[in-house]
Amino acid sequence: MAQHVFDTLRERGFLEQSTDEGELREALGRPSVAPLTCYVGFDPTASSLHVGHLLPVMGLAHMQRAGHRPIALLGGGTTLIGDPSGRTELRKMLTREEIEQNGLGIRAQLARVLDFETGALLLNNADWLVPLNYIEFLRDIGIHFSVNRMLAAESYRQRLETGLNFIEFNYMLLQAYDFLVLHQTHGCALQMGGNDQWGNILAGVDLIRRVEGKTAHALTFPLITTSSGAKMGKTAQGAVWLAADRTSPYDFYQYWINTEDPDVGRFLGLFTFLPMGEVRRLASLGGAELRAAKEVLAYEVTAIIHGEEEAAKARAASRALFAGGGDLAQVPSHEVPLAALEAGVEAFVLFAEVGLAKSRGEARRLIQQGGAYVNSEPLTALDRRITTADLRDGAVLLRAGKKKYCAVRPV
RNA sequence: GGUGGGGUUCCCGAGUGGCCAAAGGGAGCAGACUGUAAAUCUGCCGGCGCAGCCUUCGGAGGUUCGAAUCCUCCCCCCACCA
Repeated sequence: MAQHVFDTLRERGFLEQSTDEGELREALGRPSVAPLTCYVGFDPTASSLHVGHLLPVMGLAHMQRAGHRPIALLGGGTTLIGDPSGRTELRKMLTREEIEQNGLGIRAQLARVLDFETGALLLNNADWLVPLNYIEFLRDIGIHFSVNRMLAAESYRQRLETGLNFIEFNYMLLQAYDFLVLHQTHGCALQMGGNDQWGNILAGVDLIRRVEGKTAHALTFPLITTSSGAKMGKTAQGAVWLAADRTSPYDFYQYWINTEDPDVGRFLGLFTFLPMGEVRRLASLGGAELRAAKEVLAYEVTAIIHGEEEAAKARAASRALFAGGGDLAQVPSHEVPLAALEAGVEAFVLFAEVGLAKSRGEARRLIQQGGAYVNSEPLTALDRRITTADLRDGAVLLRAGKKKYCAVRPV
């Protein structure tokens, strides 16, 4: 007898809050006879999802694996308005074309985890939000919302301190309306999302009860931060993308292998499909042993997103650079004209050129502080010329600091 | 529409005529210590073939030997009032 998906989610760490557990369990209890349709919303603001989106994607995947029907809803309509939350900058307004373009990219990524052939759906709320008539919307939907109650919501209470504009205030209605539409057209009875969405999701549950007299459910995931408090999927270089042309499989792999110790077990549960027995075994490894668990984590997540082959390549490169042995051919590389190398290129120029330093000035500093290496030898002189004499197996291996490598290959 | 307060280097935030490439904090980078982890300590942290030069303080002009700092106009944000 398969485990109840609710227990799976709880055991793996997906559960933050949900509406009545008994009712929700029952609704999810008979997937073979009565599969439940559930949805998660994604904003198509870029043509790729990033690591921060991974948790809800995995949540949908577990639902599908348990026999339910997941819907990924692109917030194309809401993106069309632009969202002023975050107050530092208006979310960029996108055109329909851009949004459609982004949707294609996102669909391809979701397809690695969700099976669109066997029931998963990708929808776009622009399809029903754009044709909306304001008067009708107010009459049919707006009437069900109490401003008093909305203002009581935690999310708005905070925003009232700093300022809340009308568009933002309306997101709750639009999101509730999405849920209602999905309920009516696809029988969707569960919305999931990050815990910051709790209020908006409940508004939808409420609306469905008022309009349809039916019970719908809400389930939220924890908002993940690393144990030192950093947002998941954010690095100084920006987001860690799922698209290979934005974040290479190697960098993606490295992101995961650099997971902080206390996060390894949690992340294995959330971001891989490994059985929990195995997850617990890996997480219990102590001290330096834990690196083996991090390698498994990095490999598994990379394999889910980029496929086994790319994951194996990334692992080979990573081992070659950090553990010795392994396959140097997979190391990130940069091509340089053979003629330049024959003439010799000053080290600080080369480091800047291949991207190991943002500017020549930064490359200078790097070298002066003793953080630059050529073929694992520390560089001592700024203007040391890198030439064909430095080639080893057809490449010069540059390193900045402890972790950033680049193989320079002449062409 | 009115009144008041603001826009400073990646972020927060000092700076009201020369001592300002601009305090302090955060983030980031490097070194030491390590385990491709965390914590800690030290250094760095606009650009440039860098003891010098160049470009920054919302935008455009102006005053001055000299402006992030003063004046004019414009753009944007916030608060209160309407």
